Amino acid sequence: MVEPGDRQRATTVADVARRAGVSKATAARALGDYGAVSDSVRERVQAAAEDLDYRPNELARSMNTGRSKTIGVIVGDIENGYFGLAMRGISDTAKAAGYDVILINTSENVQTEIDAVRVLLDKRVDGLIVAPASSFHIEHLRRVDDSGRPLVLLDRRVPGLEAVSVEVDIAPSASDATAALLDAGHTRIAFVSALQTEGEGYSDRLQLRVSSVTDRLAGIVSALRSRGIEPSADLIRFGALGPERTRAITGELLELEDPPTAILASDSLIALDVLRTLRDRGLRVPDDLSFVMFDDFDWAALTDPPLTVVAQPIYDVGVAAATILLRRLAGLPHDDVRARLPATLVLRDSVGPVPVRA
Amino acid sequence: MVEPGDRQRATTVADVARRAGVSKATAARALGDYGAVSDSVRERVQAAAEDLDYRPNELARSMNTGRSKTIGVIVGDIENGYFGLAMRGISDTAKAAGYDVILINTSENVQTEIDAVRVLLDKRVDGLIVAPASSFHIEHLRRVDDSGRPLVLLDRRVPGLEAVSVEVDIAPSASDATAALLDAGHTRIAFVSALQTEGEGYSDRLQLRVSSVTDRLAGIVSALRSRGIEPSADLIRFGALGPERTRAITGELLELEDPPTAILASDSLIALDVLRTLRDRGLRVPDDLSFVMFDDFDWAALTDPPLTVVAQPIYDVGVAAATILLRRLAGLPHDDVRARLPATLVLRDSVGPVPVRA
DNA sequence: CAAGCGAATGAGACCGGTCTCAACATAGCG
DNA sequence: CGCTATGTTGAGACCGGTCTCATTCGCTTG
Repeated sequence: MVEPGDRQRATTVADVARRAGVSKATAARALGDYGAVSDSVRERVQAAAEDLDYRPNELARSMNTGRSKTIGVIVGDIENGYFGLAMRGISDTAKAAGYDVILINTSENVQTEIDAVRVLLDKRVDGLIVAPASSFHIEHLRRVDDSGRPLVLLDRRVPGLEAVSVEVDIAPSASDATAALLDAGHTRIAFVSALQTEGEGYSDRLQLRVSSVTDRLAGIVSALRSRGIEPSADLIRFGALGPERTRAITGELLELEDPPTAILASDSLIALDVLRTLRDRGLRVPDDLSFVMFDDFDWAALTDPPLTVVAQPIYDVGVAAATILLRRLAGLPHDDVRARLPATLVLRDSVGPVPVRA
Repeated sequence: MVEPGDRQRATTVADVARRAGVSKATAARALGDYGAVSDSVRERVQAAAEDLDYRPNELARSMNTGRSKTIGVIVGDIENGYFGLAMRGISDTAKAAGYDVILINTSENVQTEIDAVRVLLDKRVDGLIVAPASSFHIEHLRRVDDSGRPLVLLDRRVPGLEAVSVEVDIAPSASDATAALLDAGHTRIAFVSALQTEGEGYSDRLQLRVSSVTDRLAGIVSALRSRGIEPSADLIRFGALGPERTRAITGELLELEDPPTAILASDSLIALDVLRTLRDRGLRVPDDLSFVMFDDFDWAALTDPPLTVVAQPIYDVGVAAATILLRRLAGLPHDDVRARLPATLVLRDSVGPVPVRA
């Protein structure tokens, strides 16, 4: 049906109407399946549409329905399997409801995130799912609300913003992981995170930009304190932003006068670089150092040694976020303001007893 | 500037024009920065826009420019780190050029892919990047051409379709990997792929749906034949579509009368399940069985043992695909019809000598 | 000083759909 | 048979931008 000539201008309702010998309005009704159309006309129009290979222009449709059947997703890094999986959850859920997804990657950069929100709003997405890079810069998220479009926060909440958030309830598992280390006799327990902070040290007053990291830390600190151990500022490290920084930080930890005997890595990307650094220095896990990673992936069971991890149901987080957003778009009541999915500690072989000092 | 009341209707050029006391046309000129506008008017309009917090409706803009500044990407599985990285390459490149990306996941399902193409075309994306699930069903890809919008194939080419493809030149590395196994003395070399085929066996006449797998196989077969070894149909296996199937296939291979002494896994997802199956059966790599994986990821160097892999520059493939698409969108000449990036064999420790039969 | 030219501006068509409203036909009812 | 209720259709406004065209104005130039 497609002749070589007609690749230029797409056929429109008007074309179909003309061919079917009816008015534009009637053709639109027959095609859009709304209003009342007689059967004979409907068939005629549909045949004409078929002949002309008519496809509606969704842009035009969106423009006066006001809905684009598209949701925007803004994450820090799709390359990270964590967000990859979440994205899959969102995408599967959205597709099932007839929605498409526009994805924007911010590299955890606030300015990029601000631009991303603006662009998606301008593109008239129906709703937004955002893993906010910072709890402090939230004016742009307020804008989303002002625009009347629903916003769901992914993996992280933002205090002071009345938006629904879907998170992993990570603090209890972070406590469990820390407790496991404490049980094995460790007291010098380090935590390495990618988060950028004003300083790099730790204090009780520390305000973190990302709630999911705050929660990890809260869980760790509470477990430590329940055993009478004060968190040590030199063991809680931020700014592991890439391989180089992570390796440098790991090196610094190892060269402390009183180095840690166990390390908790805040995500899998960091874990990989920490482990590489340990291996390069000839340190073995868990003989020389115990290790726990946040996030579980298939490969975590196949490393040497298999890694003890805090497993997060991140696919389900994506599904939940999309589901809530879609419910709001459908005008249904959204029960929660803060959905939290449970994490679990998966014990494998990377935690061992404290090595005797040489 | 945002009053609680105005969340309903967004401000338009007409609003700005009224406030600035000029015509809609003039306001549009001042805002859109085209045509001729006097400085005084421009300032007045811009001030008005600022006051009203004006944001252009990209939908409306797209509708009569005909361009949406959006490209569509269709892949089999974003959850797979392979496509995750490619996506990142595409996304980074697109963003740098002011384009956004709509992502659709097909689960390697042809019908879903057909729908995806239709939806994206209807949404009036400016161009498409597709990793086609099948070389046989390509009418929907032809449609893209007919629509006048550029199409770039990612990772896979489609014979008979005159579209640009960006691929990894994988055959030579597949040969190298096979040669490495042959050098170690292996002759019973298995290949496990996720690809669905009519039968599950192998024959020379076999037509595969995905060129990147065809190429892997071609490289393997040519290396075998150069040593006078005929590929054995029972060692070349398809249909490893999920953990269960992969484990079943691996089990079947191991239970052959004359089982393989080496396995090549067509991608990292399969590799993980093969390795798990081996471990569950108490088989060690490389002592009991040698192993090579296509795709390299950070974790591949940290497994037990570190894996010998065929590393593919998949991020760069994404960048190249997006670059070519953007060039075509800009009306620039597109030199290649088929860009091919080199893969490399990375030797680690998962290949060893053939074990002596017990 | 009149003609000529370019810059600035406004009116309104247009993109491709949706949707309101009025016109008309037919059927049901008193 | 007249009147209204219901169903079907067409004309045209509208969404929010872009863009063409005609008009007006100021300035140069012969």
